Amino acid sequence: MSEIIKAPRGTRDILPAESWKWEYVINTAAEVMKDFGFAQIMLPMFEHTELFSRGVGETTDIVEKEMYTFTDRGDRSITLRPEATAGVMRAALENNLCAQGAFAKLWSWGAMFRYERPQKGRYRQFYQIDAECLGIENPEADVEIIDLSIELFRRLGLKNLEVVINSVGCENCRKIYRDKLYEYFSAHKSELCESCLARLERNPLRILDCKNPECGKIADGAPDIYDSLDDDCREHFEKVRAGLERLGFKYRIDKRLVRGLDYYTKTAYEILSGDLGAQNAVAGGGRYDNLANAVGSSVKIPGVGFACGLDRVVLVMEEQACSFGKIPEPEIYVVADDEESRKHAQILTHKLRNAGVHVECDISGRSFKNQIRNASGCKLACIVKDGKFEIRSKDDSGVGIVSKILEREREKFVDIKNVLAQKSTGFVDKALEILEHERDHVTNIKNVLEKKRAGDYSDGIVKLDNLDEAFDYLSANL
RNA sequence: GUGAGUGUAGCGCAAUUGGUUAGAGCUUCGGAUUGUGGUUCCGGCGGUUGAGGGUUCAAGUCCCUUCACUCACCCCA
Repeated sequence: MSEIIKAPRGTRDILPAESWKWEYVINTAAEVMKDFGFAQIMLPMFEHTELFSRGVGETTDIVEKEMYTFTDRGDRSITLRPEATAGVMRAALENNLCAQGAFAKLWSWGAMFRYERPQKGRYRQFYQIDAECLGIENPEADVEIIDLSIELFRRLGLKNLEVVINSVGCENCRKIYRDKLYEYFSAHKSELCESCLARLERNPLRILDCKNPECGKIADGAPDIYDSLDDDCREHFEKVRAGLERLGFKYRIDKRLVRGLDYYTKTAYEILSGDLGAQNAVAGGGRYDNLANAVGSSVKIPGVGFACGLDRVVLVMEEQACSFGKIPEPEIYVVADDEESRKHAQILTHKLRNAGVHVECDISGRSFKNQIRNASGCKLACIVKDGKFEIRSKDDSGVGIVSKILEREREKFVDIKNVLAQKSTGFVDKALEILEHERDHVTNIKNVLEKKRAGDYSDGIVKLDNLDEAFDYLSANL
Protein backbone atom coordinates (compact mmCIF):
# COMPACT_ATOMS: atom_id res chain seq x y z
CA MET A 1 0.00 0.00 0.00
CA SER A 2 2.49 2.59 1.13
CA GLU A 3 4.82 1.59 -1.66
CA ILE A 4 2.51 2.65 -4.45
CA ILE A 5 3.92 5.68 -6.21
CA LYS A 6 1.63 8.64 -5.96
CA ALA A 7 1.10 11.55 -8.29
CA PRO A 8 3.49 14.40 -7.50
CA ARG A 9 2.24 17.15 -5.28
CA GLY A 10 -0.04 19.60 -7.00
CA THR A 11 -0.87 17.24 -9.82
CA ARG A 12 -3.98 15.15 -10.04
CA ASP A 13 -5.76 12.64 -12.18
CA ILE A 14 -8.93 13.73 -13.88
CA LEU A 15 -10.85 10.49 -13.50
CA PRO A 16 -13.80 9.23 -15.56
CA ALA A 17 -16.22 10.64 -13.00
CA GLU A 18 -14.85 14.09 -13.88
CA SER A 19 -13.35 13.88 -17.33
CA TRP A 20 -16.63 13.96 -19.22
CA LYS A 21 -17.30 17.34 -17.66
CA TRP A 22 -13.97 18.63 -18.89
CA GLU A 23 -14.73 17.34 -22.32
CA TYR A 24 -17.96 19.31 -22.30
CA VAL A 25 -16.23 22.53 -21.27
CA ILE A 26 -13.53 22.16 -23.91
CA ASN A 27 -16.04 21.31 -26.62
CA THR A 28 -18.11 24.33 -25.68
CA ALA A 29 -15.00 26.50 -25.79
CA ALA A 30 -14.15 25.14 -29.23
CA GLU A 31 -17.61 26.14 -30.48
CA VAL A 32 -17.34 29.63 -29.07
CA MET A 33 -13.88 30.05 -30.57
CA LYS A 34 -15.18 28.98 -33.94
CA ASP A 35 -18.04 31.47 -33.74
CA PHE A 36 -15.56 34.22 -33.00
CA GLY A 37 -13.23 33.17 -35.78
CA PHE A 38 -10.38 31.92 -33.64
CA ALA A 39 -8.32 29.04 -34.98
CA GLN A 40 -6.78 26.42 -32.77
CA ILE A 41 -3.03 26.29 -32.33
CA MET A 42 -1.17 23.48 -30.59
CA LEU A 43 2.08 24.35 -28.94
CA PRO A 44 4.93 22.63 -27.13
CA MET A 45 4.54 22.28 -23.40
CA PHE A 46 8.13 23.32 -22.86
CA GLU A 47 10.16 26.13 -24.32
CA HIS A 48 13.58 27.68 -23.90
CA THR A 49 13.71 29.24 -20.46
CA GLU A 50 14.68 32.54 -21.99
CA LEU A 51 11.29 32.90 -23.67
CA PHE A 52 9.60 33.18 -20.31
CA SER A 53 12.27 35.08 -18.43
CA ARG A 54 12.28 37.73 -21.13
CA GLY A 55 8.62 37.56 -22.06
CA VAL A 56 6.92 37.25 -18.71
CA GLY A 57 9.49 39.40 -16.90
CA GLU A 58 12.52 38.71 -14.76
CA THR A 59 11.07 40.21 -11.61
CA THR A 60 7.73 38.47 -11.71
CA ASP A 61 6.91 35.79 -9.16
CA ILE A 62 6.40 33.31 -11.96
CA VAL A 63 9.93 33.63 -13.24
CA GLU A 64 11.56 34.17 -9.88
CA LYS A 65 10.19 31.22 -7.99
CA GLU A 66 7.49 29.31 -9.81
CA MET A 67 9.03 27.84 -12.94
CA TYR A 68 9.79 24.21 -13.58
CA THR A 69 13.20 24.67 -15.14
CA PHE A 70 15.72 21.97 -15.97
CA THR A 71 18.70 21.36 -18.18
CA ASP A 72 18.19 18.79 -20.90
CA ARG A 73 20.74 16.36 -22.22
CA GLY A 74 21.92 18.86 -24.77
CA ASP A 75 22.71 21.31 -21.97
CA ARG A 76 19.85 23.62 -22.90
CA SER A 77 17.84 25.36 -20.21
CA ILE A 78 14.26 24.25 -20.68
CA THR A 79 11.12 25.36 -18.84
CA LEU A 80 7.67 23.81 -18.66
CA ARG A 81 5.35 26.57 -19.79
CA PRO A 82 3.94 28.57 -16.86
CA GLU A 83 1.50 30.39 -19.14
CA ALA A 84 0.48 30.32 -22.77
CA THR A 85 0.84 33.78 -24.24
CA ALA A 86 4.61 33.83 -24.62
CA GLY A 87 4.51 30.54 -26.49
CA VAL A 88 1.76 31.73 -28.82
CA MET A 89 3.74 34.86 -29.57
CA ARG A 90 6.88 32.84 -30.19
CA ALA A 91 5.03 30.56 -32.62
CA ALA A 92 3.49 33.52 -34.42
CA LEU A 93 6.88 35.17 -34.85
CA GLU A 94 8.65 31.99 -35.84
CA ASN A 95 6.05 31.14 -38.46
CA ASN A 96 5.47 34.68 -39.68
CA LEU A 97 1.78 34.61 -38.85
CA CYS A 98 1.76 38.36 -38.46
CA ALA A 99 4.07 39.29 -41.30
CA GLN A 100 3.34 42.44 -43.29
CA GLY A 101 0.50 43.66 -41.14
CA ALA A 102 -1.39 40.37 -41.10
CA PHE A 103 -3.15 39.47 -37.89
CA ALA A 104 -3.94 36.16 -36.28
CA LYS A 105 -6.73 35.04 -33.98
CA LEU A 106 -5.59 31.94 -32.15
CA TRP A 107 -6.82 29.77 -29.34
CA SER A 108 -5.41 26.84 -27.50
CA TRP A 109 -5.92 24.75 -24.39
CA GLY A 110 -3.65 22.62 -22.31
CA ALA A 111 -1.58 22.16 -19.20
CA MET A 112 0.54 24.87 -17.59
CA PHE A 113 3.04 24.38 -14.80
CA ARG A 114 3.87 26.51 -11.83
CA TYR A 115 5.68 25.50 -8.68
CA GLU A 116 3.30 26.75 -5.99
CA ARG A 117 1.72 25.41 -2.83
CA PRO A 118 -1.52 23.82 -3.95
CA GLN A 119 -4.84 24.97 -2.58
CA LYS A 120 -8.41 25.27 -3.77
CA GLY A 121 -8.40 26.06 -7.50
CA ARG A 122 -4.61 26.05 -7.68
CA TYR A 123 -2.40 23.22 -8.82
CA ARG A 124 1.16 22.77 -10.02
CA GLN A 125 -0.11 21.32 -13.24
CA PHE A 126 -3.24 23.19 -14.19
CA TYR A 127 -5.18 23.75 -17.37
CA GLN A 128 -6.00 26.85 -19.30
CA ILE A 129 -8.09 27.77 -22.27
CA ASP A 130 -6.34 30.56 -24.00
CA ALA A 131 -7.19 32.99 -26.79
CA GLU A 132 -4.89 35.54 -28.34
CA CYS A 133 -5.44 38.17 -31.00
CA LEU A 134 -2.10 39.16 -32.49
CA GLY A 135 -1.23 42.05 -34.76
CA ILE A 136 -4.05 44.46 -33.93
CA GLU A 137 -3.61 47.64 -31.95
CA ASN A 138 -7.23 48.72 -32.35
CA PRO A 139 -9.23 48.70 -29.08
CA GLU A 140 -11.98 46.80 -30.85
CA ALA A 141 -9.73 43.77 -30.54
CA ASP A 142 -9.69 44.24 -26.76
CA VAL A 143 -13.46 44.38 -26.77
CA GLU A 144 -13.71 41.23 -28.87
CA ILE A 145 -11.45 39.33 -26.49
CA ILE A 146 -13.45 40.39 -23.46
CA ASP A 147 -16.67 39.62 -25.30
CA LEU A 148 -15.30 36.19 -26.20
CA SER A 149 -14.45 35.31 -22.62
CA ILE A 150 -17.80 36.48 -21.33
CA GLU A 151 -19.61 34.56 -24.05
CA LEU A 152 -17.73 31.41 -23.10
CA PHE A 153 -18.91 31.68 -19.52
CA ARG A 154 -22.42 32.58 -20.62
CA ARG A 155 -22.66 29.40 -22.66
CA LEU A 156 -21.28 27.32 -19.85
CA GLY A 157 -23.97 28.80 -17.64
CA LEU A 158 -21.75 30.42 -15.03
CA LYS A 159 -23.46 32.84 -12.71
CA ASN A 160 -22.24 35.43 -10.25
CA LEU A 161 -19.37 36.70 -12.34
CA GLU A 162 -17.80 40.09 -12.15
CA VAL A 163 -15.78 41.73 -14.89
CA VAL A 164 -13.07 44.03 -13.63
CA ILE A 165 -11.00 46.21 -15.92
CA ASN A 166 -8.19 48.66 -15.69
CA SER A 167 -5.56 50.33 -17.82
CA VAL A 168 -1.95 49.96 -16.85
CA GLY A 169 -0.79 52.28 -19.62
CA CYS A 170 1.94 51.80 -22.14
CA GLU A 171 5.59 51.55 -21.30
CA ASN A 172 6.07 55.31 -21.09
CA CYS A 173 3.03 55.98 -18.94
CA ARG A 174 3.96 53.17 -16.66
CA LYS A 175 7.45 54.52 -16.16
CA ILE A 176 6.08 57.90 -15.17
CA TYR A 177 3.51 56.31 -12.89
CA ARG A 178 6.06 54.04 -11.38
CA ASP A 179 8.26 56.96 -10.43
CA LYS A 180 5.31 58.73 -8.88
CA LEU A 181 4.42 55.66 -6.86
CA TYR A 182 7.99 55.20 -5.76
CA GLU A 183 8.10 58.72 -4.51
CA TYR A 184 4.77 58.38 -2.73
CA PHE A 185 5.41 55.06 -1.06
CA SER A 186 8.96 55.97 -0.08
CA ALA A 187 7.42 58.59 2.15
CA HIS A 188 5.41 55.84 3.90
CA LYS A 189 8.15 53.24 4.18
CA SER A 190 7.67 52.70 7.90
CA GLU A 191 4.01 51.79 7.46
CA LEU A 192 4.44 49.25 4.69
CA CYS A 193 4.55 45.50 5.24
CA GLU A 194 7.72 43.57 4.67
CA SER A 195 6.88 42.26 1.22
CA CYS A 196 5.73 45.68 0.09
CA LEU A 197 9.09 47.12 1.04
CA ALA A 198 10.64 44.65 -1.35
CA ARG A 199 8.04 45.52 -3.97
CA LEU A 200 8.87 49.19 -3.65
CA GLU A 201 12.29 48.64 -5.20
CA ARG A 202 11.33 46.11 -7.82
CA ASN A 203 7.77 46.86 -8.87
CA PRO A 204 5.90 49.48 -6.87
CA LEU A 205 2.71 48.81 -8.85
CA ARG A 206 2.33 45.61 -6.92
CA ILE A 207 1.90 47.48 -3.65
CA LEU A 208 -1.50 48.57 -4.92
CA ASP A 209 -2.44 44.91 -5.06
CA CYS A 210 -1.45 44.12 -1.48
CA LYS A 211 -4.20 42.64 0.65
CA ASN A 212 -2.65 43.79 3.89
CA PRO A 213 -5.14 46.35 5.26
CA GLU A 214 -2.37 48.69 6.43
CA CYS A 215 -0.86 48.82 2.98
CA GLY A 216 -4.32 49.16 1.54
CA LYS A 217 -4.91 52.34 3.53
CA ILE A 218 -1.74 53.87 2.22
CA ALA A 219 -2.50 52.69 -1.28
CA ASP A 220 -5.85 54.47 -1.09
CA GLY A 221 -4.00 57.76 -1.06
CA ALA A 222 -1.57 56.80 -3.79
CA PRO A 223 -1.43 58.70 -7.08
CA ASP A 224 -4.06 57.74 -9.64
CA ILE A 225 -2.80 55.88 -12.67
CA TYR A 226 -5.15 57.79 -14.92
CA ASP A 227 -3.29 61.00 -14.19
CA SER A 228 -0.22 59.38 -15.71
CA LEU A 229 -1.82 58.04 -18.86
CA ASP A 230 -0.93 59.79 -22.07
CA ASP A 231 -3.59 60.76 -24.60
CA ASP A 232 -3.23 57.58 -26.61
CA CYS A 233 -3.62 55.26 -23.64
CA ARG A 234 -6.49 57.25 -22.23
CA GLU A 235 -8.29 57.22 -25.54
CA HIS A 236 -7.70 53.51 -25.93
CA PHE A 237 -9.18 52.82 -22.50
CA GLU A 238 -12.20 55.01 -23.23
CA LYS A 239 -12.83 53.14 -26.45
CA VAL A 240 -12.65 49.79 -24.75
CA ARG A 241 -15.11 50.98 -22.14
CA ALA A 242 -17.43 52.38 -24.77
CA GLY A 243 -17.28 49.09 -26.65
CA LEU A 244 -18.20 47.09 -23.58
CA GLU A 245 -21.09 49.42 -22.85
CA ARG A 246 -22.28 49.17 -26.44
CA LEU A 247 -22.51 45.41 -25.98
CA GLY A 248 -24.38 45.85 -22.74
CA PHE A 249 -21.75 44.45 -20.41
CA LYS A 250 -21.54 45.45 -16.80
CA TYR A 251 -18.06 45.90 -15.44
CA ARG A 252 -16.21 47.48 -12.60
CA ILE A 253 -13.12 49.63 -12.93
CA ASP A 254 -10.46 48.67 -10.44
CA LYS A 255 -7.49 51.00 -10.38
CA ARG A 256 -5.63 48.48 -8.27
CA LEU A 257 -5.91 45.72 -10.81
CA VAL A 258 -2.32 45.04 -11.73
CA ARG A 259 -1.59 41.91 -13.63
CA GLY A 260 1.27 39.86 -12.33
CA LEU A 261 2.97 39.53 -15.66
CA ASP A 262 5.19 42.30 -16.92
CA TYR A 263 4.11 42.16 -20.51
CA TYR A 264 0.70 43.74 -20.02
CA THR A 265 0.11 47.21 -21.44
CA LYS A 266 -3.01 49.35 -21.54
CA THR A 267 -5.99 47.05 -21.00
CA ALA A 268 -5.94 44.61 -18.11
CA TYR A 269 -9.00 42.68 -17.01
CA GLU A 270 -10.13 39.81 -14.88
CA ILE A 271 -13.29 37.83 -14.51
CA LEU A 272 -13.97 36.94 -10.90
CA SER A 273 -16.30 34.38 -9.40
CA GLY A 274 -17.94 34.67 -6.03
CA ASP A 275 -18.17 30.90 -5.78
CA LEU A 276 -14.50 30.07 -5.62
CA GLY A 277 -12.21 30.21 -2.61
CA ALA A 278 -9.45 32.72 -2.23
CA GLN A 279 -8.38 32.06 -5.81
CA ASN A 280 -11.37 33.83 -7.26
CA ALA A 281 -10.12 34.70 -10.74
CA VAL A 282 -11.65 32.43 -13.32
CA ALA A 283 -10.07 34.24 -16.26
CA GLY A 284 -7.68 37.10 -16.80
CA GLY A 285 -6.07 38.87 -19.65
CA GLY A 286 -5.28 42.08 -21.38
CA ARG A 287 -3.11 43.79 -23.93
CA TYR A 288 0.60 43.18 -24.39
CA ASP A 289 1.93 45.48 -27.06
CA ASN A 290 5.60 44.98 -26.37
CA LEU A 291 5.77 41.29 -25.64
CA ALA A 292 6.93 40.63 -29.20
CA ASN A 293 9.87 42.96 -28.79
CA ALA A 294 10.68 41.49 -25.40
CA VAL A 295 11.09 38.07 -26.93
CA GLY A 296 13.26 39.36 -29.75
CA SER A 297 11.08 40.65 -32.56
CA SER A 298 12.43 43.64 -34.45
CA VAL A 299 8.97 44.69 -35.52
CA LYS A 300 6.23 45.68 -33.13
CA ILE A 301 3.44 43.16 -32.93
CA PRO A 302 0.64 44.23 -30.61
CA GLY A 303 -1.68 41.69 -29.06
CA VAL A 304 -4.57 41.09 -26.68
CA GLY A 305 -5.63 37.85 -25.11
CA PHE A 306 -6.98 36.06 -22.12
CA ALA A 307 -6.47 32.84 -20.26
CA CYS A 308 -9.18 30.96 -18.46
CA GLY A 309 -8.51 28.50 -15.66
CA LEU A 310 -10.18 25.24 -16.63
CA ASP A 311 -9.81 23.67 -13.19
CA ARG A 312 -11.53 26.66 -11.67
CA VAL A 313 -14.28 26.80 -14.28
CA VAL A 314 -15.19 23.17 -13.60
CA LEU A 315 -15.08 23.89 -9.87
CA VAL A 316 -17.44 26.85 -10.16
CA MET A 317 -19.77 24.96 -12.48
CA GLU A 318 -20.00 22.14 -9.97
CA GLU A 319 -20.56 24.64 -7.20
CA GLN A 320 -23.38 26.26 -9.17
CA ALA A 321 -24.80 22.94 -10.36
CA CYS A 322 -24.37 23.94 -14.01
CA SER A 323 -25.15 21.45 -16.73
CA PHE A 324 -22.32 19.50 -18.33
CA GLY A 325 -24.51 18.04 -21.03
CA LYS A 326 -25.40 14.39 -20.94
CA ILE A 327 -23.51 11.83 -18.94
CA PRO A 328 -22.25 9.32 -21.46
CA GLU A 329 -24.15 6.13 -20.82
CA PRO A 330 -24.99 3.22 -23.07
CA GLU A 331 -28.18 3.33 -25.10
CA ILE A 332 -28.43 -0.41 -25.33
CA TYR A 333 -27.32 -3.17 -23.03
CA VAL A 334 -27.04 -6.63 -24.49
CA VAL A 335 -27.58 -9.39 -21.95
CA ALA A 336 -26.67 -12.99 -22.56
CA ASP A 337 -27.81 -16.10 -20.77
CA ASP A 338 -25.35 -18.91 -21.53
CA GLU A 339 -22.13 -19.48 -23.46
CA GLU A 340 -23.88 -19.78 -26.81
CA SER A 341 -25.92 -16.65 -26.21
CA ARG A 342 -22.79 -14.74 -25.27
CA LYS A 343 -21.45 -15.36 -28.75
CA HIS A 344 -24.60 -13.93 -30.35
CA ALA A 345 -24.49 -11.02 -27.96
CA GLN A 346 -20.92 -10.33 -28.90
CA ILE A 347 -21.71 -10.21 -32.62
CA LEU A 348 -24.80 -8.08 -32.12
CA THR A 349 -22.83 -5.63 -29.97
CA HIS A 350 -20.10 -5.45 -32.56
CA LYS A 351 -22.56 -4.71 -35.36
CA LEU A 352 -24.35 -2.02 -33.38
CA ARG A 353 -21.08 -0.34 -32.49
CA ASN A 354 -20.12 -0.44 -36.16
CA ALA A 355 -23.28 1.52 -36.74
CA GLY A 356 -22.17 4.11 -34.21
CA VAL A 357 -24.36 3.15 -31.30
CA HIS A 358 -23.18 3.24 -27.71
CA VAL A 359 -23.72 -0.37 -26.64
CA GLU A 360 -22.63 -2.22 -23.54
CA CYS A 361 -22.29 -5.96 -23.23
CA ASP A 362 -20.76 -7.84 -20.34
CA ILE A 363 -17.18 -8.91 -20.92
CA SER A 364 -16.34 -9.84 -17.37
CA GLY A 365 -18.36 -13.04 -17.14
CA ARG A 366 -21.04 -11.73 -14.82
CA SER A 367 -24.07 -13.79 -14.01
CA PHE A 368 -27.23 -13.39 -16.07
CA LYS A 369 -28.96 -11.78 -13.16
CA ASN A 370 -26.28 -9.19 -12.63
CA GLN A 371 -26.22 -8.40 -16.30
CA ILE A 372 -29.91 -7.64 -16.11
CA ARG A 373 -29.38 -5.53 -13.05
CA ASN A 374 -26.81 -3.50 -14.93
CA ALA A 375 -29.02 -3.25 -17.98
CA SER A 376 -31.85 -1.70 -16.03
CA GLY A 377 -30.35 1.76 -16.40
CA CYS A 378 -30.43 1.59 -20.18
CA LYS A 379 -33.07 2.80 -22.53
CA LEU A 380 -33.14 -0.57 -24.28
CA ALA A 381 -32.10 -4.00 -23.13
CA CYS A 382 -31.65 -6.87 -25.51
CA ILE A 383 -31.81 -10.24 -23.84
CA VAL A 384 -30.30 -13.13 -25.73
CA LYS A 385 -31.60 -16.51 -24.68
CA ASP A 386 -31.91 -19.83 -26.49
CA GLY A 387 -31.03 -18.24 -29.80
CA LYS A 388 -33.91 -15.78 -29.47
CA PHE A 389 -33.68 -12.04 -28.98
CA GLU A 390 -35.98 -10.25 -26.63
CA ILE A 391 -35.98 -6.47 -26.55
CA ARG A 392 -37.31 -4.53 -23.63
CA SER A 393 -37.65 -0.83 -23.40
CA LYS A 394 -37.23 0.92 -20.09
CA ASP A 395 -40.03 3.38 -20.75
CA ASP A 396 -42.56 0.64 -21.31
CA SER A 397 -41.45 -1.32 -18.32
CA GLY A 398 -44.19 -3.47 -16.93
CA VAL A 399 -46.56 -3.02 -19.82
CA GLY A 400 -46.26 -6.60 -20.91
CA ILE A 401 -47.09 -8.01 -17.56
CA VAL A 402 -50.27 -6.18 -16.76
CA SER A 403 -52.35 -9.25 -17.26
CA LYS A 404 -50.14 -11.26 -14.96
CA ILE A 405 -50.48 -8.70 -12.21
CA LEU A 406 -54.21 -8.53 -12.70
CA GLU A 407 -54.38 -12.26 -12.27
CA ARG A 408 -52.44 -11.92 -9.10
CA GLU A 409 -54.77 -9.23 -7.86
CA ARG A 410 -57.66 -11.55 -8.42
CA GLU A 411 -55.95 -14.10 -6.23
CA LYS A 412 -55.36 -11.48 -3.59
CA PHE A 413 -59.01 -10.60 -3.52
CA VAL A 414 -59.83 -14.22 -3.01
CA ASP A 415 -57.39 -14.20 -0.11
CA ILE A 416 -59.06 -11.18 1.39
CA LYS A 417 -62.46 -12.76 1.00
CA ASN A 418 -61.24 -15.81 2.85
CA VAL A 419 -59.69 -13.76 5.61
CA LEU A 420 -62.86 -11.79 6.09
CA ALA A 421 -64.98 -14.91 6.03
CA GLN A 422 -62.95 -16.60 8.74
CA LYS A 423 -63.34 -13.69 11.12
CA SER A 424 -60.41 -14.87 13.20
CA THR A 425 -58.56 -12.48 15.51
CA GLY A 426 -57.34 -9.36 13.70
CA PHE A 427 -58.91 -10.33 10.40
CA VAL A 428 -59.63 -6.75 9.40
CA ASP A 429 -56.02 -5.71 9.97
CA LYS A 430 -54.81 -8.65 7.96
CA ALA A 431 -57.08 -7.81 5.05
CA LEU A 432 -55.97 -4.19 5.11
CA GLU A 433 -52.39 -5.33 5.22
CA ILE A 434 -52.84 -7.30 2.04
CA LEU A 435 -54.47 -4.36 0.32
CA GLU A 436 -51.75 -1.99 1.52
CA HIS A 437 -49.08 -4.32 0.31
CA GLU A 438 -50.56 -4.39 -3.14
CA ARG A 439 -51.03 -0.68 -3.49
CA ASP A 440 -47.75 -0.22 -5.33
CA HIS A 441 -48.77 -2.79 -7.86
CA VAL A 442 -52.08 -1.10 -8.38
CA THR A 443 -50.48 2.26 -9.10
CA ASN A 444 -48.10 0.49 -11.40
CA ILE A 445 -51.01 -0.86 -13.39
CA LYS A 446 -52.57 2.56 -13.42
CA ASN A 447 -49.44 4.10 -14.90
CA VAL A 448 -49.26 1.43 -17.53
CA LEU A 449 -52.86 1.84 -18.53
CA GLU A 450 -52.53 5.60 -18.70
CA LYS A 451 -49.66 5.18 -21.10
CA LYS A 452 -51.80 2.97 -23.25
CA ARG A 453 -54.54 5.57 -23.24
CA ALA A 454 -51.96 8.11 -24.41
CA GLY A 455 -51.53 6.05 -27.52
CA ASP A 456 -48.62 3.85 -26.65
CA TYR A 457 -49.73 0.35 -27.50
CA SER A 458 -46.40 -1.41 -27.54
CA ASP A 459 -46.28 -4.00 -24.87
CA GLY A 460 -42.65 -3.26 -24.07
CA ILE A 461 -41.37 -6.63 -25.06
CA VAL A 462 -40.42 -7.46 -28.59
CA LYS A 463 -39.44 -11.00 -29.44
CA LEU A 464 -37.24 -11.55 -32.44
CA ASP A 465 -35.98 -14.79 -33.89
CA ASN A 466 -32.58 -13.88 -35.24
CA LEU A 467 -29.67 -11.53 -34.92
CA ASP A 468 -30.34 -9.51 -38.05
CA GLU A 469 -33.89 -8.78 -37.01
CA ALA A 470 -32.65 -7.73 -33.59
CA PHE A 471 -30.08 -5.47 -35.18
CA ASP A 472 -32.62 -3.85 -37.47
CA TYR A 473 -35.11 -3.36 -34.68
CA LEU A 474 -32.56 -1.85 -32.32
CA SER A 475 -31.12 0.45 -34.97
CA ALA A 476 -34.57 1.73 -35.81
CA ASN A 477 -35.78 2.23 -32.25
CA LEU A 478 -33.09 4.24 -30.54
C1' G B 1 8.63 29.56 1.52
C1' U B 2 4.97 30.53 6.18
C1' G B 3 0.56 29.10 9.19
C1' A B 4 -3.72 26.05 10.61
C1' G B 5 -6.53 21.55 10.14
C1' U B 6 -7.04 16.35 8.63
C1' G B 7 -5.08 11.15 7.62
C1' U B 8 -9.15 4.26 9.77
C1' A B 9 -11.87 -1.02 3.80
C1' G B 10 -12.32 1.16 -3.29
C1' C B 11 -15.75 5.61 -1.30
C1' G B 12 -17.99 8.46 2.77
C1' C B 13 -17.77 7.30 8.08
C1' A B 14 -17.90 4.80 13.52
C1' A B 15 -14.94 2.81 17.60
C1' U B 16 -16.61 5.31 25.71
C1' U B 17 -11.51 8.25 30.40
C1' G B 18 -6.02 4.41 26.27
C1' G B 19 -8.73 -1.86 27.20
C1' U B 20 -10.41 -8.20 24.17
C1' U B 21 -10.40 -10.46 17.39
C1' A B 22 -10.97 -2.28 14.48
C1' G B 23 -17.07 -2.13 12.96
C1' A B 24 -21.63 -1.22 10.14
C1' G B 25 -23.39 1.55 5.38
C1' C B 26 -22.51 2.34 -0.05
C1' U B 27 -19.88 -0.01 -4.10
C1' U B 28 -18.34 -4.74 -6.08
C1' C B 29 -19.02 -10.14 -6.57
C1' G B 30 -22.04 -14.66 -5.57
C1' G B 31 -26.71 -16.86 -3.89
C1' A B 32 -32.06 -16.79 -2.55
C1' U B 33 -36.69 -14.31 -3.46
C1' U B 34 -40.41 -11.62 -7.29
C1' G B 35 -43.52 -9.81 -12.23
C1' U B 36 -36.13 -13.03 -15.25
C1' G B 37 -35.80 -5.14 -14.92
C1' G B 38 -34.23 0.21 -9.84
C1' U B 39 -37.53 -4.43 -4.53
C1' U B 40 -36.21 -7.38 -0.24
C1' C B 41 -33.06 -10.97 2.32
C1' C B 42 -28.39 -13.88 3.03
C1' G B 43 -23.26 -14.35 2.16
C1' G B 44 -18.08 -13.50 0.12
C1' C B 45 -14.00 -10.14 -1.09
C1' G B 46 -11.99 -5.97 1.08
C1' G B 47 -7.23 -3.24 6.66
C1' U B 48 0.36 -3.52 8.83
C1' U B 49 -5.60 2.43 11.31
C1' G B 50 -0.46 7.24 5.85
C1' A B 51 4.88 5.82 7.31
C1' G B 52 8.73 5.45 11.20
C1' G B 53 9.98 5.81 16.27
C1' G B 54 8.66 6.59 21.56
C1' U B 55 5.56 6.29 26.38
C1' U B 56 2.55 2.12 28.53
C1' C B 57 0.87 -4.25 31.11
C1' A B 58 -2.00 -2.37 26.81
C1' A B 59 -2.02 2.71 21.38
C1' G B 60 -6.69 3.78 15.90
C1' U B 61 -6.69 6.89 20.54
C1' C B 62 -1.08 10.11 24.03
C1' C B 63 4.12 12.28 22.46
C1' C B 64 8.03 13.13 18.63
C1' U B 65 9.61 12.80 13.46
C1' U B 66 8.25 12.36 8.45
C1' C B 67 5.02 12.10 4.23
C1' A B 68 0.48 13.23 1.94
C1' C B 69 -4.04 15.83 1.52
C1' U B 70 -7.11 20.25 2.61
C1' C B 71 -7.64 25.41 3.52
C1' A B 72 -5.39 30.10 4.04
C1' C B 73 -1.00 33.69 3.39
C1' C B 74 2.06 34.96 -0.88
C1' C B 75 0.82 35.13 -5.97
C1' C B 76 -2.14 33.89 -9.90
C1' A B 77 -5.95 31.11 -14.11
